[in-house]
Amino acid sequence: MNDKKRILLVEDDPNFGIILRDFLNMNDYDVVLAKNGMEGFEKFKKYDFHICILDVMMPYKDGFTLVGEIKEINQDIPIIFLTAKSLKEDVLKGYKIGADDYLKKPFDSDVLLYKIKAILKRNKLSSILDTDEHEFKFSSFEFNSKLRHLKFKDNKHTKLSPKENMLLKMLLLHKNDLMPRELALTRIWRDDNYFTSRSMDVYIAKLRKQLEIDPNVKINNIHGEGFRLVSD
Amino acid sequence: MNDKKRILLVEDDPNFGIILRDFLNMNDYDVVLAKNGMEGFEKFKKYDFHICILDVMMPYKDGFTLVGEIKEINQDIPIIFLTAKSLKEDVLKGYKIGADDYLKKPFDSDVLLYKIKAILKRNKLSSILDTDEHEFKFSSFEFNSKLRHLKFKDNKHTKLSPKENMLLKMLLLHKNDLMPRELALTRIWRDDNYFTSRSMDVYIAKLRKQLEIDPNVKINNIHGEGFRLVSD
DNA sequence: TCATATGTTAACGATAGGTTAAATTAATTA
DNA sequence: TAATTAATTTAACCTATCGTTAACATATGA
Repeated sequence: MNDKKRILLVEDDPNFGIILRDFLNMNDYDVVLAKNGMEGFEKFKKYDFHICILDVMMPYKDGFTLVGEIKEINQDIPIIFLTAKSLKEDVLKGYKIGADDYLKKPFDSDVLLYKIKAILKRNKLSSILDTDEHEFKFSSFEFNSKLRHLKFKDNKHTKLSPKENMLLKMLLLHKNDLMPRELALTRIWRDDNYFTSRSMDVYIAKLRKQLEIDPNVKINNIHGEGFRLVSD
Repeated sequence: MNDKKRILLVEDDPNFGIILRDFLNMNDYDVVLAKNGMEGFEKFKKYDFHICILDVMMPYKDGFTLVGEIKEINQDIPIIFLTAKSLKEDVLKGYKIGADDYLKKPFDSDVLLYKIKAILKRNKLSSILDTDEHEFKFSSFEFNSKLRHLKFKDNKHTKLSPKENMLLKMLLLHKNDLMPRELALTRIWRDDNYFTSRSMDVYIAKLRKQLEIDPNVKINNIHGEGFRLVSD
């Protein structure tokens, strides 16, 4: 139930990055470390984080640019900037772009921990109340991913299990398009191995059974790639 | 609806306090200035604020003590500390006690503005729950959460216990929608662990018993997520 | 054709929830 | 202040739900 919180840490100084990652690990966070903005964005798209800690000055893609891209995908994710410079314009730019906090290096690691806690706490309510997209319509189905309800025409709704629910949502987010295996595995199962993969296949079968009332909806396999929900 | 946000500013240095108040006023906030912790607490009880900005070092009652008292009344209100000293222990103490941010004097006023904005943005959603609504009608029930009265049709009303009352209110604020376990636990029980969770289940059972006279009202469980009161 | 990927079902263990009653704590009242 | 009552927590026992895994079947592509 109380999973560890996942942090994306983007820091180009490898020594500092690794030390900080280990420190956060020791304090019960799951940390993914990326060593530049490019890599940071790739990791961000691939996994699902609760908070991002970004260095401002990095080669290829600086922290500000990265935040812009991140916020396009998820505008609610909290951001903490780390920076060596403390120019007023930079600080303001950071806040303007949607940062939640700003730490000047060198900073005290305990302070960082508390800032993380404070921010996650603040964000907890809004994530609990989570107002975004839960309602999907496809063919003759109505699907509410918040209530985990699937309804066909005027039938009574069926209840979906959490995994069924997430998987269906993910398929629908890629409706008529490939939903890569890997994506569902890393997002829903948070691990990509033989067993999670088989587990996912079981859930695909369960979903197919739920959807078979409607001949216009199919979940097709794309061998070695993933699945595709075709509809409408 | 789009009222100005109200700030409680507690600052013992009168010159600085007035300047800061005026600055915030100019930036479209309603500010109440108190010149020490005592007065701050009086003002806090008297009015309703969106955010508190507190000096740490003050005569009579310091910022930490004041926060303790404030959080007893409203644990969700965001707090920003202002301080001249930047001792690590003080900063940590601030966060531990529930501060949302910490500004070291002298600070840049624009930075303060952005911090306020960032924090209010995060807290926006929680205001959904800060309703003073206390009369509810659902199906054949009338419920007054101020009096803790629940009435079915023309029957005499039943009196609910404080916890029953809060839980029912919370369910009704989310009528026909998910009321997350975590939300009730953090807001009513102020803690989220095995025992509070079981305690909540007991209260759900009590409420179900109260509501069972009416076949059109149900409290459904959404496994692992929370409860949903369906009605009307 | 053979290794690998996927389809499907069923069984099992783990955890969440339903409910009642006893035990504990808090609030009232004598 | 002691006695009484109300409110809440904890324990106990039971059921429902969920996810994983094993087992066996079929499909795919080199």
